[in-house]
Amino acid sequence: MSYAMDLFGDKWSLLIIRDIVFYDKQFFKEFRSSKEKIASNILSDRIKKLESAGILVSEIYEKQRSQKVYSLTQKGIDLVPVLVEIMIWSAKYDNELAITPEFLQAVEHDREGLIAKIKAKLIAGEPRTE
Amino acid sequence: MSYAMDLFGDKWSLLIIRDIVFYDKQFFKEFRSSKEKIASNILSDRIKKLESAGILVSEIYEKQRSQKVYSLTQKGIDLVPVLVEIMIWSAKYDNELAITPEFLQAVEHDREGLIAKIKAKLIAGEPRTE
DNA sequence: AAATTAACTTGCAAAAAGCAACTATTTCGA
DNA sequence: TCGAAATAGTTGCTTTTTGCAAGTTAATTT
Repeated sequence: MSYAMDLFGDKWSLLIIRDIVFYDKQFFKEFRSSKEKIASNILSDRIKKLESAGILVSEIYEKQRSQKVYSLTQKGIDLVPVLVEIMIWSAKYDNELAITPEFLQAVEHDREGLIAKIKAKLIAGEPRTE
Repeated sequence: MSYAMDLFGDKWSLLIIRDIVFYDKQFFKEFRSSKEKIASNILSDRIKKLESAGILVSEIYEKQRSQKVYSLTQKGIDLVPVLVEIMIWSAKYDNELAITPEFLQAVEHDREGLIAKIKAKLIAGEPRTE
């Protein structure tokens, strides 16, 4: 488990992954705009570390070549169950968290199905459907 | 989710909780002796933070009043599913991790049952059975 | 009563985080 | 086509956190 902690055992790494998984984010500027206000040098550093850990990949965004599209590898996608459990725990103990009752109900009713559904959306490089 | 990250989003906090959950540890010196070699001031600090977050509680160990027994609150116990998912992920990607095949099989076969079993062992203040 | 053991605390050097400003590309618009 | 804007970083600097070694306090143990 200390392997896992070395790779994403810090405040920011999991938040970046959360942004990809739950908020559909793909771009540097999108990660910057999340409410936790990550500094650009830290974001840059974490992206680098997550990439070299094989959790994240980037590619140039052809429609706008000054940007990069970030997506999760399979190794990253396999973190979804971890995120889901953290969400469930947070839903129970964080009064600030605006988690949808639908999400909670979906988890309770069919955890595996929900995870499969979230994962399906995350196939690396797949363009976002909006 | 940033609530969760603020409380245990660092390398050491989850390792302490892991030690309690999976290695049955209860004492300061036991946490110190884990292979990751946490420094005593950091351990002290993390215990304090986890206690004020309501995840951990301590009580004086009556058999030896210079020691404290640490155990998880319900809030801490509810992190077990998170730990289990991290274990599963680590089992897949960390070649160093000596996870027992029994554990993996138990998770696959009956995840809820395994979690319930682990949780049952963790009732706060319950003395360790050895 | 002296020596041990446990749980911290303190002091200090090194590493990491956070902030603001800067740079290199790419694109967009006059 | 040239200048402005936007994006993904980098740089420099200060503050905070970590990590290590040694010290302290209180409870056993001998």
